[in-house]
Amino acid sequence: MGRKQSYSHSELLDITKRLVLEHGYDGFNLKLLSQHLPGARSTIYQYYANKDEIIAACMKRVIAAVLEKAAALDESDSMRALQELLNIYLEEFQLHQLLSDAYKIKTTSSDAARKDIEYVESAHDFLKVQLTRLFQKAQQEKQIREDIPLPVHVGVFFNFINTPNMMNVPVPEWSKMLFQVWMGGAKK
Amino acid sequence: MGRKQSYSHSELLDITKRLVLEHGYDGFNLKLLSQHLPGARSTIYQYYANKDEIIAACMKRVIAAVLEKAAALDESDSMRALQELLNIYLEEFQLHQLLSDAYKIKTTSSDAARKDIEYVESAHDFLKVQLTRLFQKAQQEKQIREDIPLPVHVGVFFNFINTPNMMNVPVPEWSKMLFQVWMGGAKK
Amino acid sequence: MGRKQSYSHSELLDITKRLVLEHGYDGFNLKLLSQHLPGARSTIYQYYANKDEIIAACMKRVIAAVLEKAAALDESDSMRALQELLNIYLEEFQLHQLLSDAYKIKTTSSDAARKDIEYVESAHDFLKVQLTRLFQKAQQEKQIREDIPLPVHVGVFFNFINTPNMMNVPVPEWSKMLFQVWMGGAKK
Amino acid sequence: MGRKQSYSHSELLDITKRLVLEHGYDGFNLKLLSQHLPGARSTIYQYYANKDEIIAACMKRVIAAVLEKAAALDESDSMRALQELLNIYLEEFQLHQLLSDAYKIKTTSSDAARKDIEYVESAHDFLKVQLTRLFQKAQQEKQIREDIPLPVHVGVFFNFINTPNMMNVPVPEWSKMLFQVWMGGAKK
DNA sequence: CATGAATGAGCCTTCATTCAT
DNA sequence: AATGAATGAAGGCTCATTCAT
Repeated sequence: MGRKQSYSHSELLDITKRLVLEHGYDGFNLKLLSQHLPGARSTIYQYYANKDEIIAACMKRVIAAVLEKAAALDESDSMRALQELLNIYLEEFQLHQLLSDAYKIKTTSSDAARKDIEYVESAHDFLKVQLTRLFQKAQQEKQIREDIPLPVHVGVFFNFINTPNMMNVPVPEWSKMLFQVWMGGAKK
Repeated sequence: MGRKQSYSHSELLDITKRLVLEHGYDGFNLKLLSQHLPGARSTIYQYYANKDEIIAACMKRVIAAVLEKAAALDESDSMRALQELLNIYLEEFQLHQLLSDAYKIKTTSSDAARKDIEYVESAHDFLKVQLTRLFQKAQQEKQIREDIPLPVHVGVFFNFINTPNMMNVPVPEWSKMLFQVWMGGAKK
Repeated sequence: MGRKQSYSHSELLDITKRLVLEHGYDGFNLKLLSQHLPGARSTIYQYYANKDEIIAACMKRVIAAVLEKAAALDESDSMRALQELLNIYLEEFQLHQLLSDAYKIKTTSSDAARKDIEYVESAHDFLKVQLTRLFQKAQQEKQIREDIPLPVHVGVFFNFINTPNMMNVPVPEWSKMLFQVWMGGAKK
Repeated sequence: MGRKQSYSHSELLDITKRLVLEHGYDGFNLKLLSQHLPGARSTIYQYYANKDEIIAACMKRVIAAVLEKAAALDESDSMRALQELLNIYLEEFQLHQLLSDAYKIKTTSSDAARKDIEYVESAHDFLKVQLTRLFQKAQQEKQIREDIPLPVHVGVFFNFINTPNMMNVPVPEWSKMLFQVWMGGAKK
């Protein structure tokens, strides 16, 4: 008795992502989540053991999607690869914001959360390493300035993702536009 | 008359700023704050009527400092002014992050908070208008690319502030470096 | 489904009534209430959203019971009706005292409380109007003194309810006794 | 240094009386009181050791004034004396309401409060005894009905004080009117 | 398994009272 | 004395989590 309405893990994480982005880690709570899902609040515990596991799973899923695409990248042409990477990142442009609270997740007492966060961190590392590798290659090929230290190149590029798309340009064009600005600078 | 205060408003706001940046609006709480100040939690209510007033006052103070410097700027040479503006912003590089939760502040029932937030908003507006003005001028003087829409120029510039200074370059040099990258781009 | 409730809304309101009468609006608090109920203080919030809603619901329930009886009254014989009305009031003799704090209830931010208090007020009005109607009729039928203004008649009658029943006479007899004194006066 | 503004005990008790009547024992607090007095909240402790002592002193003063007048009464003509007594009570018609919270006063830990409340109780007793004496005399002189038990006579009379003076008749007339109703009843 | 109820820990805020100037 | 600051003990309310049906 009792099986009435249900939803998939994926749906749960979709809502979670939206709500965490809207309210932040501390502002997100299970009452809020349950209001955006069918069924009772306590039912959520059938899916995840606690709040931290939900958020950890959410973070993992988001970065895993990015990672998958990034890992499949053809890196032979470094500049082209960077362009495509920017595109990949922009499709998940809230990545940074979402993951910025990863450190708040209480991983003691929850194995699942701990594993997910470890995955997030290693994925993060992978992305940084990949980016550094591409930049190094590009610098060796004299494609990008050498008077700028590599970490600065990486930081600037990574940060470009967050540029507010105030005119709501569609992602592919937005990606191209940002890449151009990033490459060519603002100067005439 | 009366006892002398254990700490100043300014000290309280300093700690608040640090903690709000660390924990966000929802993660910040008065127990936490009191743990970073001498004395009891309830003492804080001698300084501010409630949590929202504290955070509002904190936000106001931070943006007021930026506004003061920005308003004193000599705008005759637009590119030089932009360079200096970047410098001003970088000195308070967490500005964006700090103010991003301003909308969460409950201004009903707290006049002081409402006024502070109104100030924050008007200061924000001033900065946006100033930046737009400088970019417009620079574009008219053919100093910056015209194939990039003005709002994108503004957004990119504003976003540069958040570039992580991973090598901990001192602010003046960091400012110059970013300005160069912003102007000249990454390309060789 | 779910656990069964430890106590009913009705039980909660019974206790509330007693405690509000004993301690008044300000003296009544949820810790006190929970001490007279099984379970934890926070459980009460499963039943009502806040203190004001509890007291408002309590007031409503009490006056609703009085109103129901009063509305069912046969008013054709005005003096008889008044006698019965006194009886009805005496069965809920603490009505006045209980409702005297209605104005303290914070109705902003609590819709349920607002509605309940509105009901209480309209019920109050009904009772006043009914009483005035009966007195007017009685005066026209020359049953009661005309040298006394109507509002004074009403006030005196209404106030009779509060006469302390120090000898603990059972309500029906007490009601008759008071009615006689009210009608005939103290004089021999 | 420091002596700036002051006020008399009497002024303090005047305000206290008004505020206790307005807000009740639990709703009355020292912040409220200090807002209606010159000077700081803590200054009040120069006058009274704690909240309970203030309210106790207030209650004592009010009933003492009534007691003084009542004790000076010429009781030779019982009916006339009762008329005058009603007048005395009506001049302090909130007496009941004010004293109804006397039991809430925490007399442990405050000798002054304990003594004041003891005085209040003995004054209360004196008034009841006096009233009973007058009624007994009146009954013996066949001035008032003998079919009504003495305590009921007393209770009804005492309760007449609370009749709401909705038309704001001046006290002397109001007193006469009530006395008439009390004596003659409502009946034509 | 789904659910509504129960719960304790935690945060916000108020207030009587004390302290130090 | 008078005062402003400090404080701990409530009391209001929320929320993650557990329990019993």
